[in-house]
Amino acid sequence: MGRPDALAGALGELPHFRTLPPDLILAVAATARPRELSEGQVLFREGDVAQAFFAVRAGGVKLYRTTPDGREQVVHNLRAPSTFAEAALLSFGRYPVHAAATETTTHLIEIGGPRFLELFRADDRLAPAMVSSLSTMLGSLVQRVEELSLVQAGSRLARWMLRQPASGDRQPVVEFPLQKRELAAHLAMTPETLSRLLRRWHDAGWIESERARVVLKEPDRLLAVADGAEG
Amino acid sequence: MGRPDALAGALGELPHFRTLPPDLILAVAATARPRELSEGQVLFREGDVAQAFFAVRAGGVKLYRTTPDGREQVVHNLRAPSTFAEAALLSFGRYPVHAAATETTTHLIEIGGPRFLELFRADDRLAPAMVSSLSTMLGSLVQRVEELSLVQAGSRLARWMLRQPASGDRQPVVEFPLQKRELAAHLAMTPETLSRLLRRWHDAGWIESERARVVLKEPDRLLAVADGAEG
DNA sequence: CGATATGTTGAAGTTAATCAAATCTTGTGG
DNA sequence: CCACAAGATTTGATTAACTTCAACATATCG
Repeated sequence: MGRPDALAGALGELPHFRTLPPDLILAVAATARPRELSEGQVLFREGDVAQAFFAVRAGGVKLYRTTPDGREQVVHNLRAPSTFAEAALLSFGRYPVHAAATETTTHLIEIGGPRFLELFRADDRLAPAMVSSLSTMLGSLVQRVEELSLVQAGSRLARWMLRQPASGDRQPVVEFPLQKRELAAHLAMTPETLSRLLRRWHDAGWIESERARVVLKEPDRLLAVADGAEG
Repeated sequence: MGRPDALAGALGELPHFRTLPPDLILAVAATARPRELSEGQVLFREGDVAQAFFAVRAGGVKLYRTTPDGREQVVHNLRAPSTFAEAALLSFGRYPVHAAATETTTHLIEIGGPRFLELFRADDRLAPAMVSSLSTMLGSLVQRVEELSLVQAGSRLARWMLRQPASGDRQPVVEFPLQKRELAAHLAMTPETLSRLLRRWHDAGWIESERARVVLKEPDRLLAVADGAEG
């Protein structure tokens, strides 16, 4: 059976499962199956009974709610390698948010079902991995709360950019993993505001921006803006 | 020994420990000790090595960061019964935020130390309780992100008020568990804006507000505001 | 009862949302 | 490969919301 082995390999790449013994990873893989999503495709909806949690192998996923007037609030954006919806499966019983793919080719692993829950109860070595997964999600939500607590739009954007993985040290290069539309939603601002901020900083010579690629020419300035200086 | 028994009783009142067998609760209690804090007293600081997590028995605790210019960002406010800092102890190793009491008489239980970690490793029945604790914290942070994603200050306040535990059904009565100063910080607005919002809704006859006690006379209006209507 | 901190109110200035339109991209069919 | 349609991004003008600063009122605590 090549399937489970391939899945086991993929699971082994996840930070929280890396440390698990091979036999356990195989056992988990036996409860898993791959899922392929196209951009915008909905994985689950708020209120659905949670029967699995998910790992992101490639692409991206957003977790969001929709307000009565149809606007969507992005709770979290995820990219590989990461997992989500553990708490829904293990504690809540239902998904508290919607989930949808944000990229054309999004590969997930669905882990769950009765067999997983059985395994979780039976094999004690699994719980620490789930604790670790939950902790990671918790940590990123704490950062997200901090981010959103910043009153000024410029501060939120600057902070977000500085936290992105970047190549280059003195002049980090950041690649937007999201459309600007989605990034704006993530940062609780309008696309117009996002555009104007980038323009302003470009004109000031602080960044060099082309498409989804931004060179931070003066990271120190941005740091100051993130900390509340006017930008 | 009355001490551990008293602590065990207190632990048994926590939602996540309620279901644990008595002998395990006693074992956990043996790793715990009570902590009393006065208002404003700091429990731990960001970056401290995490040697314990905590349960709130009475009073209140805020988790927060401080920005370089000295302002504090409240990540979360907690009241009894709840627990916090599990992830710091079990995963991060350090506290990612500051913690301080927000009420004059704040009673906590400190649970941790080498003996707790040993117990956590040795007794498999403990992990599910920790998963459950983490999930709860995660759920409230998701709500917090949603709350903060709302662009309008009025929406944030309305939503917050509607989520508070309230007595009375048609006309819920909400008691502010925080000073207005702290509440404003929690909602990422200035105290002035908070004051003006309450004034406006009072004048419109939607609420009746005296001190820390607010009667929601027209919850439907507030619900509309929370959903983006102008208020 | 006075001192200090907390909450309220007013006026002015700034920021960012909204509305509207132009420009640039991207994907598709011819 | 090009032209076109649909969607995304940018830009401009306007408006509304919120912060800031300052002064005043009210609570709280010794």
